[in-house]
Amino acid sequence: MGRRKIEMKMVKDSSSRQVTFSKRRTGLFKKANELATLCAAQVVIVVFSPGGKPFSFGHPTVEEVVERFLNQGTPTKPSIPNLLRDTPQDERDIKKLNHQLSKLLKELEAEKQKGEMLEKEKTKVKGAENFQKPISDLSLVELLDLKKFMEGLQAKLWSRADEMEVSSSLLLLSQNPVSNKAEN
Amino acid sequence: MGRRKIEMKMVKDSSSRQVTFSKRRTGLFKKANELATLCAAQVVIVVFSPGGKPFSFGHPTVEEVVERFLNQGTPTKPSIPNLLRDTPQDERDIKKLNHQLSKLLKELEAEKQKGEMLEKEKTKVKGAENFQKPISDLSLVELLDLKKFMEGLQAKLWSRADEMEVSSSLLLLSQNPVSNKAEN
DNA sequence: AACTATTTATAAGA
DNA sequence: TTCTTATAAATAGTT
Repeated sequence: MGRRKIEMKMVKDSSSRQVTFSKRRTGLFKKANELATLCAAQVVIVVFSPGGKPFSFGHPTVEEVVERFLNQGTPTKPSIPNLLRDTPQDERDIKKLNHQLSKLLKELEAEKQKGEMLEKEKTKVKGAENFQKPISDLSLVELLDLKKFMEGLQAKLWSRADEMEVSSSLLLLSQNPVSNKAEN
Repeated sequence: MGRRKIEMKMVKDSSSRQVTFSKRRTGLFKKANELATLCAAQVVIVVFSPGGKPFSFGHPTVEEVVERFLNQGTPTKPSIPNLLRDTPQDERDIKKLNHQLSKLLKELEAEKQKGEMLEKEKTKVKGAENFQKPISDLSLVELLDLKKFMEGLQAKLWSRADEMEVSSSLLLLSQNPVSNKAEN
């Protein structure tokens, strides 16, 4: 949209690409702001620059729109993989996790009251006995079995969680500090 | 950008506002796609229409960009899937693995559609016992116990892995290759 | 949905 | 990076 029409392919020159990114990111956020203003809509944008830096835009705020998204989408359920992954290293993380857990508890409670049905797991679990003895006693073969078992378990955990996939991710997102608040 | 310049205030007429929203949302997503394509950037947008309907855009996918954003500030401790496959040291490996898991999940989802439905039970068991029954039956409390248990197990596996012969590690690795694609 | 008259965004260049 | 400007693109009002 300038002196010339350009091909819609990745800009090869790294320097030009960075310039293009800056200009277009500005334009994108401006458009987002206009959309929000004109239409009384809520908008969230997260962008990673080619250099890996994160930028975000939110109207009214990133957090608020994310919250709405969480409460609206498909009835949310606890996300186990997130709990497993989000291992707290310090106080801040622990607070984060606690906050997360109380929310999940509420959701679970609401769910139980409805008597909602859950999908029944078909596959049987094998190799649980290996968990009973010290890991150091296991042979390599046993470890491989254990590995397989845990992969199955992982799949189960994820399958239970994926019903809220995006929502749970965004819950975490909302609790993470936003590094670059855009305003236009 | 049309016949006339308009004020940057909320469009009063509800009908016109809906039209404007549709047009501009399309434009915004197009711009986002161009930004992603031209600059090899990752982008996520979530928008709520004035009517309250959610719309989203993601490149490459909503999930992937959100994952990356999540992993930003949290030095990730080895997760279970990572532990069982190899020992990724940086975020890119972790993201890659998560992506792979997501794909596997979808395959599982398809197969499980034949699964029966059952009522969620209120049970209270701890530790390894929980591995014997379907994950779907576990309460949040149980899942948290399970989480704790698995974290302990993870630590065990981790320390054990350090002692393993190189050949053993490579065996595990060879069975679950992790592609390490360059990224920006 | 389509159609344009205009406004806006932006690719190059400085 | 910021500004300038020629041009491509988006879109407000209309059909």
